[in-house]
Amino acid sequence: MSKNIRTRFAPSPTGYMHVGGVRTALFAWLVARQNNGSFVLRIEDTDKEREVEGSEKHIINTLRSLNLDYDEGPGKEGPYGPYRQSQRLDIYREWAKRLIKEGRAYADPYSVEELNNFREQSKISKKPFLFREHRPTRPTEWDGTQPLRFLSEPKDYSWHDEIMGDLKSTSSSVDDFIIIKSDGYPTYNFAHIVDDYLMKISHIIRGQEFLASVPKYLNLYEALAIDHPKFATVPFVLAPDGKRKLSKRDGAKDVLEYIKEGYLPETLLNFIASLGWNDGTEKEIFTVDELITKFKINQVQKSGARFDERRLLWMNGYHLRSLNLDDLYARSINYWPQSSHGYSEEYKKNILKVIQERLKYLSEIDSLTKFFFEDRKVDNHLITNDNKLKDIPSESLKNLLIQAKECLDQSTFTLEDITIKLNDLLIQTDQKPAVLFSLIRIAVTQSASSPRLFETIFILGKERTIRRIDKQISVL
RNA sequence: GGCCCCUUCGUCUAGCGGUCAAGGACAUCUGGUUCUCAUCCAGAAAACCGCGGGUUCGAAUCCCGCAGGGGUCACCA
Repeated sequence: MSKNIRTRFAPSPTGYMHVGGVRTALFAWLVARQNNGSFVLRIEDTDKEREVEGSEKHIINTLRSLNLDYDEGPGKEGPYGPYRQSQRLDIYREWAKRLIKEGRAYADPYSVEELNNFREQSKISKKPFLFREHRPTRPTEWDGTQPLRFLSEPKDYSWHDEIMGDLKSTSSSVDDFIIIKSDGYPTYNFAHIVDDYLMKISHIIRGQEFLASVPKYLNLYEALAIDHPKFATVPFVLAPDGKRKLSKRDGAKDVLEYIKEGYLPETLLNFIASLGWNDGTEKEIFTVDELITKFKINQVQKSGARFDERRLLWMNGYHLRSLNLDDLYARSINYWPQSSHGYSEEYKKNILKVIQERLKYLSEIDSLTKFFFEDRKVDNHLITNDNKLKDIPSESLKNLLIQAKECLDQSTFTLEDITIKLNDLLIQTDQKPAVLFSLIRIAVTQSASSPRLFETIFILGKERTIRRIDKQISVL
């Protein structure tokens, strides 16, 4: 049913990936997967100046962490490689020569200064800069040391965009542009067109920043006598503060950081997809499989979406809560406190069971579970800061704890028995749960909040519990 | 400045001529779950659908202006 759907994600290795970049990658991946097609990763490393060491690896790591697997790309050669543009220089040169031969490309004779001069003049006269108004009359033969320019044939265009709908432009949007730089590398404007064609890409799914250039590309496709893939222009993701496009310059976060903090890949994909897309129902939570079957590229919102981290946080908690215990445990491995070393899987799983509902991201495990592994120093502020406890004389508190200790000492320490014993103590001492249980909680966890007290004590075990109550008593 | 894109609660959005005196979710607030935090449940508040015209019996939905926002006009992608 699918007619060889092939999509690609084509980042330049200039750093990490933020939410906006991941979104275009995700959409492209979804289109490929839902059509049983191929998802191609192509590294657009044609700008040596901006290239950042290690970013290709970083980008691949990010995709891998999100389970956005690619079928062809660096490290996964396919029939249309190589998949790094720097390794395809011969190909671009060959295609460029074709254009020269047909009189559709010429050597750019100007220096950078001269060019800037032209631009400044345009600016002064408040007109857009068009290079074609400065075309050399007798271009010299291209010797590879000058930039090579595409000779455009300006005209009006109308085309369809899967997301933006029907678009049109006038001839003023078509201009001569550089296709091969003087360093021998092609520009994006040229390389991506050649590559998408040779790699049989069916859908170009890319960010909005390229929308204004489409007419130029259309002109180039014509000159090359090739069909263009379908276009799908994804609107920007906006920074949380407002109207700006999310960008690295403004400190957009590396998505790999979210992963490290313990945001689940399925959360990130669900959340990022929901930035501009939903299935038309009131459904908010989608599994990855549901995303694949339900996603429709032409349902994507045309306007930019703001990135709201609070919603991401909620969604992660939701996905975390819906994990089964074994799965949660498997994912928790790297997030336990140092002091947990040596403790059994069973013990940790028991802990996970009781903290799962309050977990928002995995790196919270450390602070949420520390007291299960280490006896902490008694902190008197916990009592003085507690509204219900602060006015009770410490002699009384001490007494309560002594009684608590005794009754727990007599317990068989099953969860049931702990529950019974502590509830009895409530009656015996005629205390409010808020008083007695808070007090015991503080003694046992050295923390103002914890999972349900009975379960916490049960997990901790008799010895540790008694020891900690003793310690609290000794300072009262 | 030219060209292009966008415009529904604070935020993400539903909505494709009548069932919308605009629905859901996050965030916020209130109450409940005979212990905290969290979860969960119930509820509240929150958008005169950017503005102005038109078309129509009827418009958030169609058309035209305008305004605001964004993008682009690189030997960057």
